[in-house]
Amino acid sequence: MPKTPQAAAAARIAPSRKPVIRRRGASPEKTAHTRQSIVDAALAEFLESGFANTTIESVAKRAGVAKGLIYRYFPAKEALFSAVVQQEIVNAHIDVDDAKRAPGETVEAFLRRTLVVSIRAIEKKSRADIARMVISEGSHFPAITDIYRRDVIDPLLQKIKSLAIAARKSGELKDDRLVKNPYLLVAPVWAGIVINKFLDRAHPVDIGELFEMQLDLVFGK
Amino acid sequence: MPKTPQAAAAARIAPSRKPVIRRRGASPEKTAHTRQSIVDAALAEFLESGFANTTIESVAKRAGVAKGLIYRYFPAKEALFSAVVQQEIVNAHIDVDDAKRAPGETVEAFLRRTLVVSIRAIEKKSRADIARMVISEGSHFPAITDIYRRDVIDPLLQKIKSLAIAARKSGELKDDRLVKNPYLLVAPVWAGIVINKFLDRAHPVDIGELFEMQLDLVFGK
Amino acid sequence: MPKTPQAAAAARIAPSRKPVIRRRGASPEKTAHTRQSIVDAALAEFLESGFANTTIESVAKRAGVAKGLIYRYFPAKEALFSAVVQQEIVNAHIDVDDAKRAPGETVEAFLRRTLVVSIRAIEKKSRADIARMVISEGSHFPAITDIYRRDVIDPLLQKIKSLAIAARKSGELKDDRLVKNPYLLVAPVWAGIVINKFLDRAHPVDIGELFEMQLDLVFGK
Amino acid sequence: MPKTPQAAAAARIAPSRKPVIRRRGASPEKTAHTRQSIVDAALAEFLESGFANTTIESVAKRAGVAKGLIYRYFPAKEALFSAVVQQEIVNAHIDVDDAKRAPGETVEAFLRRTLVVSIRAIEKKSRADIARMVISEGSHFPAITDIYRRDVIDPLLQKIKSLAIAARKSGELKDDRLVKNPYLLVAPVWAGIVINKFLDRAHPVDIGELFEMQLDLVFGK
DNA sequence: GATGAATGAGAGTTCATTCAT
DNA sequence: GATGAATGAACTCTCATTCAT
Repeated sequence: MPKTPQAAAAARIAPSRKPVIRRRGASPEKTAHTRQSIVDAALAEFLESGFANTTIESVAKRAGVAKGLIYRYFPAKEALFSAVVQQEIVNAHIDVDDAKRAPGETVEAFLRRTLVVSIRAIEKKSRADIARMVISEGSHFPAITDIYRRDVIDPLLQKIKSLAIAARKSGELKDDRLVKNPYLLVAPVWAGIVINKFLDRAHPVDIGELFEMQLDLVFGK
Repeated sequence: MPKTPQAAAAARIAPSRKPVIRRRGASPEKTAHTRQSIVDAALAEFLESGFANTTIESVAKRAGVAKGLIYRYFPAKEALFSAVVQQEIVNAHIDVDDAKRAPGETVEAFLRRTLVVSIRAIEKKSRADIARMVISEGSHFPAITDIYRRDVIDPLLQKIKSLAIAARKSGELKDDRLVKNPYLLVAPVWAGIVINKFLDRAHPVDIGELFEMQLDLVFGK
Repeated sequence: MPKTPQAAAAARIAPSRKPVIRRRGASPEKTAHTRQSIVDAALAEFLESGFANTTIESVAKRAGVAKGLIYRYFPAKEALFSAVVQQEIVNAHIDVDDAKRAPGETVEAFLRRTLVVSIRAIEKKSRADIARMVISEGSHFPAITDIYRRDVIDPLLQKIKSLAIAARKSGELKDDRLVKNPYLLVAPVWAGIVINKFLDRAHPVDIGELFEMQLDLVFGK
Repeated sequence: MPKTPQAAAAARIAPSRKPVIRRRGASPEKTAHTRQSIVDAALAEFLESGFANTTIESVAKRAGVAKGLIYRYFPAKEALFSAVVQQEIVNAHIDVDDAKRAPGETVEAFLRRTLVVSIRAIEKKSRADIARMVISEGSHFPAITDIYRRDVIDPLLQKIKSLAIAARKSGELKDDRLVKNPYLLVAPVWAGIVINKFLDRAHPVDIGELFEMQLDLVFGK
């Protein structure tokens, strides 16, 4: 059942409309809320301090719950980390669906209309932070790297490739470089994330601008 | 006394030629050798396991010295890490000295002759590994990020800028994009390092090839 | 009101016959049933894992009730354990009532008719398991050891002593050894339990056979 | 290399007579002493409180060392327990070597001269305490039960069997009961340990006396 | 009565750092 | 300088017990 993240989030908040069978004890809503508090707190802590320097105690304190409670929701610190990151990866998905290209719209125009916007938004949301965490901690958590690749990178490259093929057919592109190596288009995005999040927080590059330049180059402008 | 990185590296290897005054205890040569054993072992361990998962004990064992001895050379684990990474950053320096450009040689030809070679060598040596470590651990060690920027990134960008200006003058470049944003040229290198070291070790990209494509793009090929 | 153990056991099973006054909440029958579920589950868990390695949660799960409910019936884990063991001790009672000896029946014949049968049954029922638990955990629960001694050991020794006196009078026994030390007769039983339950589960001794041999020895066969 | 425990203990205390190579750091003697402190403290704590109720901290405090130090000597609490118990099991060995029987000495006389003495000593030393611990904790530590059986029980039964065969040949025994079931002779010892250590510490039985009675019975006295 | 989420004290274990030798 | 035993703070994780529902 492929729920969208939004649907999942909604389900968490809106209770079913069926006659609610009132069970004893804590309500599912409260449970979900507690769980979300923990996840939110954990995400914040992991982003701030990384996996190793985050303590369960600090997560609990931030979430406003007792230490032990976290273990009712996640069996171990690793599991908490993975769950938190995986949940966020879903949101990191970058959308450039070729099907949405308007009839007659050039590939370049389409990319400027969609991808540039997405990429300019990268740093607004926490997407770049998630990327940073996958990069930082991924070597100790192969699972999340795999998921990131599967859910974020591979689909993006695939779509770029499709668009490159289309652009080649229509004559927008003069050669097969991008078809063969779709990384070429998005390389500046990765580079920008690394620069801004790791290497030069004081003088960040403008990732959107960098990406537009690359678009210019690729399309021979 | 502003030593160049190269001088510092040399000092590490070549013992002083002044007449050695024999003191009690170990000779300076032995001391230097011991220190280097520790640094080498620490580098290997940090690369393998990251800062948090490396123990002083494992470094000591690998270096073949006692745990306590490490504290004679480095006051704390953090200091050891910084020292090790800083020392390696020196080797990560990428050389594209404009002064070495042959008379009449185009900027593009010069870059192909020098930078492409350097970049193709990046993954051979441990330069990419160091970059990876700076990226991974840098947020907890601002000092090493600063050094990396100062010794590796900034000089590289500066030289690219100079070369871009020269290329603009000679007409090799048709616009000021690269002058204004030298990152444009090396972005694929960073992207490649991230991809290969963090995200997709199974399907690495060819960083050299990616960089040459970028050179083609930038010079309008 | 000094209930006999049997009466207490009966009370547990047979609900009161008085007209039940219907109150809000669960009926006394259901309450008794719930309590018994808990006790049964607890017994099983304690036997399997010992006191320290049994969790209230596992007992609740096995009993099919919520964790908190157990605390309505027993104020603490220790109390649950004591209650469970004490209830079972009642069943461990070994019956050799001298009054039941048939007229003209020798003591030895009587013992073979009654005690041997009881003892051969020891391992069938959970009596030996209870003995094992009293032995294992008794040092931390003086109360249950006391109860075990009072309800199981002392009555048994007392009856053996009476029978020994009778046998001495009738000339079946040639000396006062058994009168002075009734343990002599049942020692192999304890030894057998220890061997079979603790030390050599792979090669159990036949406790009944061992006891009959001892009977032979004591009566000079 | 079959060292006796005594030899091992001596070696621990007496330094080699060879020219001592003075190494840096702590001396092996001190290390051995520390280790022994830990073992002694652990034994005492385990005997007092059992495995589950003994904390590493209490052992450390009793031994006068820091908590963490225990982990230099034993990798885990379980390992500490096993090591301590196994070391003690060696001392629990009961010696009745048939070869030491004097020429012309009856089996019964030999047993009275050796085994009775050993058994009377059982409660003086900590042998009975070890037996108690093996019994109490054995179900969670199969390894120590195995060792106890292998090092204490099986050899004892084997020797009793040999002696029973000898006694049968010489006519001291009138039947094969003891040959077939050597437990018969030592059952009262196990029973006595259980009684005294678990069930009735207030009114202990005299194990030696009980055993001598059994000897009388077995040899038809 | 019944639930199970929530609490929090405390356990085992690790490891950077110190220090007597 | 060199050793590695010793320290102790801090961490992850468990579980008896409580309490809002």
